[in-house]
Amino acid sequence: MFNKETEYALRGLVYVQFQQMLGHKPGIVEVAREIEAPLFYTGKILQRLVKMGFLMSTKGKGGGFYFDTTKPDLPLKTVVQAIEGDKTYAGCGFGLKECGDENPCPLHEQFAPIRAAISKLIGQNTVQSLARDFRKGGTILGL
Amino acid sequence: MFNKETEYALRGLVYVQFQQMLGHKPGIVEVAREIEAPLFYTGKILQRLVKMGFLMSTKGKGGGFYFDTTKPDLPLKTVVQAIEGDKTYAGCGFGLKECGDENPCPLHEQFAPIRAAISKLIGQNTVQSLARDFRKGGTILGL
DNA sequence: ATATTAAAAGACCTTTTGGTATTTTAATAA
DNA sequence: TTATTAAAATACCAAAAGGTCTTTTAATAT
Repeated sequence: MFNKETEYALRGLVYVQFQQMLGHKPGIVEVAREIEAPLFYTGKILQRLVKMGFLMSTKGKGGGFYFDTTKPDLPLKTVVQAIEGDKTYAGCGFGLKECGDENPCPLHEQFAPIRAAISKLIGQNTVQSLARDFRKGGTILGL
Repeated sequence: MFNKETEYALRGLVYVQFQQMLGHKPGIVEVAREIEAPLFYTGKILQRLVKMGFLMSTKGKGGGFYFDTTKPDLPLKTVVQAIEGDKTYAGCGFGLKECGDENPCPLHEQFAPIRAAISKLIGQNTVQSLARDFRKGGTILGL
């Protein structure tokens, strides 16, 4: 569905949020281990998320990643859009730029509701809501 | 949604089928031009499709690409699967291999119907059915 | 036979994605 | 104030995706 970077980012964000709900501020090593993603790559991705303003961090002893709780909940769609754009839930099945309601490709009508469903799903679910679901148990996030 | 190679392949196959319905056997140059795809890359992809048995071809004068009409209609899913696998309509949104009905990731339940819809859509539509739709007009395929 | 046509084969090349490793900077505790 | 800790920055590296180009092979018309 999504590319690797997006997948690791989503898992990482939900993990950090979950830990934050437990009063913990995880670092790169912990996040990478828990979401089962490559260590250095996870670090790079978390740092990109910080630079994009989705996540906060502090260096040094006791450092790690956390969320600014004064900010509104973060929809998955915002993260996906920032990392890989909207090709997954917006592009034409045939890859035609001109494809649209006026100028439909042979699949346009049938793909429309699917694209809408994906868009809605990642637009409504947030890092925070998923972390809550995860907290209730019953779902996994790696390992 | 799909990667470039898959997109060009689907457009190319539908175009060839459409031309075949008109009694014409197009070559690489024509196909690439009409589906608006890079010439040499289109050639490479069509040749791969031939090697995979989805398409037929003849060399030399009057040569080009065509379908074996004795074969059953070709579902898009078969082509997609052969080129890029099933990651688009089968993988977990978080990229977890262990994710499933017994071991769901936080998005599993919500993504399940979407994956099913994509799978159904490309399983039911065939190169032939789309070419017929295209023939009736109202849809585009490039250009 | 041979010239022409067009696909097949295969050698490259570029960009993007995915990933690794090292050095630098900042925070904190002793 | 100096170790220590951990993120930031940065420099690489490998594989895959996307794309180009040339040579070879096969079909056909003359």
